[in-house]
Amino acid sequence: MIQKQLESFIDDYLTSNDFELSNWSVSINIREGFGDYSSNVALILSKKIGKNPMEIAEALVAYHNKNEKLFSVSATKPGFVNFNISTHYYLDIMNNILNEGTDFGKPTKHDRSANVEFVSSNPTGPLTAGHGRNTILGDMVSSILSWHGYNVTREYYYNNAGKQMRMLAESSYAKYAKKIGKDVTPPENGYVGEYLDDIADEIIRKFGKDLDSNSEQFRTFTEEKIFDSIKNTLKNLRIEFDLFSQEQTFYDNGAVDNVLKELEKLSLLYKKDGATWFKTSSLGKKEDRVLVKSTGEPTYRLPDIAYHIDKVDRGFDLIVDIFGADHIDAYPDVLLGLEALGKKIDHIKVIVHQFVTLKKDNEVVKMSTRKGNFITLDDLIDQLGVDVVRYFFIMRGANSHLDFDFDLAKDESEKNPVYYLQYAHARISNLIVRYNNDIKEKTDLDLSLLVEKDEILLIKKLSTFPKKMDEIYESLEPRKLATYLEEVAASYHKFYGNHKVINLDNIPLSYARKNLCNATQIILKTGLSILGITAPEKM
RNA sequence: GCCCCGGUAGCUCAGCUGGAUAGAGCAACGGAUUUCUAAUCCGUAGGUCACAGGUUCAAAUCCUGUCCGGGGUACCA
Repeated sequence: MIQKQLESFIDDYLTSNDFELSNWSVSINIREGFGDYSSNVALILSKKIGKNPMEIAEALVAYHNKNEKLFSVSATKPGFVNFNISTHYYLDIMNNILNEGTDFGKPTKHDRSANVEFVSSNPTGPLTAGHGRNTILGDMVSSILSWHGYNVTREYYYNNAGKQMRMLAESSYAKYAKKIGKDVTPPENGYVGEYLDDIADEIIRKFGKDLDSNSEQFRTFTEEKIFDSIKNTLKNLRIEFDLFSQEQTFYDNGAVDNVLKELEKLSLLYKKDGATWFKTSSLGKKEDRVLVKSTGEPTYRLPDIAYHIDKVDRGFDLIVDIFGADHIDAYPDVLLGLEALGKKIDHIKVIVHQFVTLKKDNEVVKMSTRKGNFITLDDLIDQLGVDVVRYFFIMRGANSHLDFDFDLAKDESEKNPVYYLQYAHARISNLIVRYNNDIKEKTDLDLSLLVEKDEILLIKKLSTFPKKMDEIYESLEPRKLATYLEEVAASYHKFYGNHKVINLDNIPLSYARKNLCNATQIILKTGLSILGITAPEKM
């Protein structure tokens, strides 16, 4: 990569003068006028050696070997060192894009494994708009890792054995009872959503009207139905999980008890008020936390520790947890637990996202599965389409709150930037068809014919794709990919608007431009596929 | 109580591992279509980057404090 070469140029200069300096950088310039790349090295060195930064910058210019044609060096005002990169370099990269296609920029390493846990919603109701963020984010993070050569396990962890599920069964029975004319008071704080009415109808159809209140069906059938609906929603969103794991497993195989035993051995547990406390205060936290309630029931931290031990033991190179803000307090305790038990945790990345706020009729609605007060993800897909929904949830950074105004959603969807990207792709598809129709004549590809400003800017934008993907891998922020693709599309639309590709009077130029379109299409297609969004041929 | 996030253009937000004139979309206004898809392009207008200190050659970006807004959490998960 060019940036590395610029860095080593500066490095050479520094070592040849016996200067030791580390915190300087070379960065790409977005604005015009200061070259393609710049470095602050002179500004930083000036302090250390007490020399005017401008002089140092000039010294670097002098140090540059004029036979080096790849880049030129110049110095400007306060003491920036600016680099101009030869267009040949960019044209070479464009050639690579054309040759490598959708593999362009992809790391060749394939020997790493990753586990991404997301959604992890208990089967108490359908997936709602509120779940959308976690769901989409997790899927895109998984794709980003896949692209970077990881063998990714998408994992959905849930609990179908706890109090909430008992509550669900009771609620399901209450609906059933009501339908068959029995007078049963629904459980306090039970589930009241309409989806349970449909399930009650099905239970009546399938099992008749004589079921007893503690009949198994109210738990198993209800859960099955809800899980079917969740899986169907995931399918609608083009998401496929590799593994569904259950909390219950870790009770059954003794892992939970084992955690307690081991922590006990380390003297990290104590009893108080009938509960078992985890001495997190001795591990650097302000307060201790309860692992087993006085009722004998564990808090969710405990099985979570057992579950994470299992994940660590499965030997992944990278473990990613996608959590909502409600876990912000708890996951550090889980990690502390792991660490205390001698497990490696530095390969666990936790992505915490803020919640989605739903607005309806200009009022904020607190979504609650229990109260049946929600808009489902399926509703959103019906209204907006999968592409828009997927894009929508990553348009904001994960740790910004996301306001969702349902009344405006449809309206906004028409202005959704996803169409801007897709339109660029469709435009290119159409153009290539036209080109093949209009121009039959063969000619050699001469990319150096591309000299217009719009062409060069587009090529430069395309060339940064691998670097951008590295950044996205480091941060695991799909939004950055979306932003980049919007820039590519904008750059393309501009080029398209100002220059005609098909020109029968200049076949070589037409051919070069058509190849620029091809290269752009490759980048758009690659990016969109990572985001799980379609790249349409026509719009 | 403890914790998290945010405050940047009229609106929604980028930029935040410090860099040279603070960006985009929407909305507003004015243009471009005999021409490869106008879901596009070009232009105009719009800003004390909440406030106050501090660190630095350099702060929207880092630190401290204040104010405002949103959210989470407690032996429910």
